Amino acid sequence: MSPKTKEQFKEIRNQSKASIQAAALELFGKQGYANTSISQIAKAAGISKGLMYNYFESKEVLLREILLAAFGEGENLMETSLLQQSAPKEQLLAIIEGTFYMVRSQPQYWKLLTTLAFQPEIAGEIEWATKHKREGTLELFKNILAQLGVKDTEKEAYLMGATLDGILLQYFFLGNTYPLEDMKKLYIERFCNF
Amino acid sequence: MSPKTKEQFKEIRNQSKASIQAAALELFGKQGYANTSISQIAKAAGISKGLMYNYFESKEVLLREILLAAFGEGENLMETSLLQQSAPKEQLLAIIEGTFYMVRSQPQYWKLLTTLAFQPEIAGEIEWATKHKREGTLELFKNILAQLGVKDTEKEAYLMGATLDGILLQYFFLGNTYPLEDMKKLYIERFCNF
DNA sequence: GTCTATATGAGGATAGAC
DNA sequence: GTCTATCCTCATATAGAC
Repeated sequence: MSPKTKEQFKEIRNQSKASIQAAALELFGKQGYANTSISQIAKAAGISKGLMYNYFESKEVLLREILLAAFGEGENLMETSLLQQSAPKEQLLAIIEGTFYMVRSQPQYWKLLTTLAFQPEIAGEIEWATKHKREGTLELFKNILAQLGVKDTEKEAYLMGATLDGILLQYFFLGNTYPLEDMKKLYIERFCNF
Repeated sequence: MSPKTKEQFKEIRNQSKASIQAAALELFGKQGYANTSISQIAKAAGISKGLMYNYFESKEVLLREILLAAFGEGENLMETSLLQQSAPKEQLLAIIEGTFYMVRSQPQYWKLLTTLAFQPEIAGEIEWATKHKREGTLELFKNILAQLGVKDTEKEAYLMGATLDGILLQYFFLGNTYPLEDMKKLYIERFCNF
């Protein structure tokens, strides 16, 4: 027998978890959470249905862990790119570029989060998170806009947020035929002309 | 026995159908389609579960009939308000006012359509409709913008559509605390300044 | 750690009495 | 037209062998 250390076991376990999460993320994003069965996930991950429950105690927990990972990545990326800028206009640009980058590079996460936000039955799971994120971005916008001398920061922040969301949703629906890069430019041109 | 005419029967039947549809619309909008059971609908409509199937042969058909009604109303409203205008700018304003009005006056329909659009499992049902509507509005925008002398009508139409959608989604998420009327004004001010 | 087989429950849909 | 009782499918979750 080849004796294995605790670390090695842990490593194997983590890899298995990761591959299940990856498969689930893909399927959740494509078909939605409710319409994706454990069987499908297990099949996609190349394991048996029962084994799933050695790694995640329920489908809901699986979802939560995927979401936590997604949020973590997002927060990280945003914070680091924000810290590199101090001038308000550059901060604003950093937020925008960061958002577009995130959506482009991790479309599955983005799709999953979006579909979930519109599924009231699941919303409870991620309500705190989306709400927190939404309000956080809005506050950030308001803050920066105030520094840039904008008068009605509340409404202006809403408008900027609305357009940003709208563009990303169009990308969501239209896929790669959508001129995302051009729209980013147009957005910056139209909303960041300070 | 009180003899009833065919018309009277039909009338009773239509009223029953309507009350079921109303209950279902309410619940679908609040909880989502997948997470609303036939039992719940029947209870809300004050009838038994089994009776549902005398009026709608399946849950899916029930959904479809609700959607068809919603689309019909929407199309109607939009077309009549469009026909009253001929100048491009007034047409543009009519579309915008019409959209806001529709969302304000029939929030349940709007919520249902929105949640469904983001549920891949159901999307097939209404894909044709949403796609058609989406493209139609976009074409309309492009057309009007061209008449108004805008250069890149494609991107501009996307931007206008994105912002409009985004505002309505914020309303969707924030509810009555959201300053919808003010945002409408701001939107018109910012995008219809021709 | 991994599998197969099974328990359990929910929800859509049907049958048949009234 | 309306109800109650029942069927059936499917998906989550568990048990137990290997």
